Amino acid sequence: MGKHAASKRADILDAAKALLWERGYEAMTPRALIDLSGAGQGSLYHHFDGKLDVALAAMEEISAEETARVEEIFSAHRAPLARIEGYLARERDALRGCRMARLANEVQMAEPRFRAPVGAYLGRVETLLAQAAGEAMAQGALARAMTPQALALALLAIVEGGFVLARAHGDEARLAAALDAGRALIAALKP
Amino acid sequence: MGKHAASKRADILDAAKALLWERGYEAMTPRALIDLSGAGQGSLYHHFDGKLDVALAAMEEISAEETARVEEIFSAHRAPLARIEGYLARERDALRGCRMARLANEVQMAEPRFRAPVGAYLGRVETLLAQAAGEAMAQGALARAMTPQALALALLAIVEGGFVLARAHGDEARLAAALDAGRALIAALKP
DNA sequence: GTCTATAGAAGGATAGAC
DNA sequence: GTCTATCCTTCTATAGAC
Repeated sequence: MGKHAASKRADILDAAKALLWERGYEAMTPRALIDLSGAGQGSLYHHFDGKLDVALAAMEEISAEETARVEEIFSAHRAPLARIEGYLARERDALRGCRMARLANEVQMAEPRFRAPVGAYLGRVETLLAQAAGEAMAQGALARAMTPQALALALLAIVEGGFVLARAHGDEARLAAALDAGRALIAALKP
Repeated sequence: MGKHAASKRADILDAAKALLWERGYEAMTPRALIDLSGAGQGSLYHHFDGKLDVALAAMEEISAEETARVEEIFSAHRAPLARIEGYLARERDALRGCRMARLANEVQMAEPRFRAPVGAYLGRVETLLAQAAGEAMAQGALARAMTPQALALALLAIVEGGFVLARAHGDEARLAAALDAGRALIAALKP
């Protein structure tokens, strides 16, 4: 059961994950995949149908990894507000962008299999945020001036929008400022 | 003075503006530019240095157009809260994305000339939002639970993040929900 | 200024040996 | 499974006629 020892397939997948993050789908070429992975053309097309197939497999893995990471962040804290703050405080590479949402503007988003891993990850974060917000309100730690869903969506959009602003200005401080604005929003809702 | 009658240069520029919006920079090919504009290869390279040069010129125009549009929205209302609400309520094509911020994740963002028009547009929106927020607070229409700058950044990030979420889910209602969350944020700050 | 023709390089995938 | 060699298409740009 499970995976065997490291193969070229895994190497190619790792290369795809790195290239998708740093260049995006369009700029990820089969040539770059074999150069970065050290595999030959043959291995690529033995394990995958083509470039799109490699990308889809890589995105499934990225989505699973990132989802596991946020699950971990949210489970590491008992108090709901601490969970939200833990999410805001997590490490991020502002100038590279969100590993998943970075792909949101690719032409290939029209393809459901391409979109699914991205939507699944973002949907899960939104749900975790909404649950924490709801608990915080139930405990009286947060005012009900906004619904838990609206607060969750606002915070997630602030984070993802913050990535966009940081890249647009070439300044990672823009993401930090957006996260601070998110914290200010939470502070404003404290009774 | 100014521009002469319509030339192939303008046609190519229009094609570039459309292609950048719908496909992004990497997927915008010279071939597509000439097909869409009806110009020949020669015209393209007579008026521009190459693909990057066309894109830069198109982005300058897009940035100017979009900036003019938000200036108009913010000048159309006297009351500061109405200006902010006017910005939130403006027409948007959720599934195509923000005309400017859509390009934030392109590899070419490393090039300052590519980044400048995007940063200029987003910076201007942020400033207009912060001014309106500051005035609203000065008039007592909005509580000072957040600074005007933090509120402006939060709202802009919510809009741009909302575009990302809409595309990621293939559902324009996600942007509408994000905008509603922005409105809820403002409502929560009303005294 | 505009066009068609051309060309080198890269993208994307296949064939077939080991 | 892995590799190298090969192939066709598209990309990006240039040349040169009108």
